[in-house]
Amino acid sequence: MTKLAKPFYTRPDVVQISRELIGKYIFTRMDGVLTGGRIVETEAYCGENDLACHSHSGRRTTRTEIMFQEGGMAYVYLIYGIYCLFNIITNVAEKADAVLIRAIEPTEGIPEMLLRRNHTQVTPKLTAGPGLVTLALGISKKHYGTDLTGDLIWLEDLGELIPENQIISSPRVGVDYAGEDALLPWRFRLKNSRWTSKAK
DNA sequence: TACGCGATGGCCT
DNA sequence: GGCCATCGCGTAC
Repeated sequence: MTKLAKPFYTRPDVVQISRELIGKYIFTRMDGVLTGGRIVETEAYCGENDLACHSHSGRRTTRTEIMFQEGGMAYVYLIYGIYCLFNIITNVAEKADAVLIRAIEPTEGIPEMLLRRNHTQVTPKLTAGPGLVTLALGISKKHYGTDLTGDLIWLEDLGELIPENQIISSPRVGVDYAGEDALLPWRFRLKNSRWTSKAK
């Protein structure tokens, strides 16, 4: 089986995990319908010493509570009153690290994803952006806390090896409020992929 | 192509 | 009450 298991998520280096997730696949099976694709863009958020992270310096609230649990679960939250963003909790309990999935290359269940996005053509607009990924995959706030080793939302390693020099790292999107931490190069993208988001 | 901006709700001060 | 880990539409060239 190629499904990523618990030990993948419970490692301590969220930046490394974020980089490794490029080239992995994410799948959902909502009401029996399989959809998914190859991950081409991620961002790492570290609970310790990262002002851009919702759970930084022990900020433990109703919203962030799940981040303090053991890695391998979903952190989904609402942004701008409209969009849900999907994050993967990593690390051991009490550490509160997470990886945001920002873009995927659609491979599975494309007709269903087109329906969910109200699109007729398959273009990067389908899944290039964190709010668009959740729409296409059918992920919403009710998936907060979902176990990613289960059969609703999961990740797979299909054996593709992405060379280190094919991964671009740069500052994260939309975190200017985080001061110096906004400069951390914790956004990872697959080089030459047309499926990544355009935002700087 | 490149912007400006409104939508919309929950979180946190 | 201000601020978001965003997106898509409109206007202007």
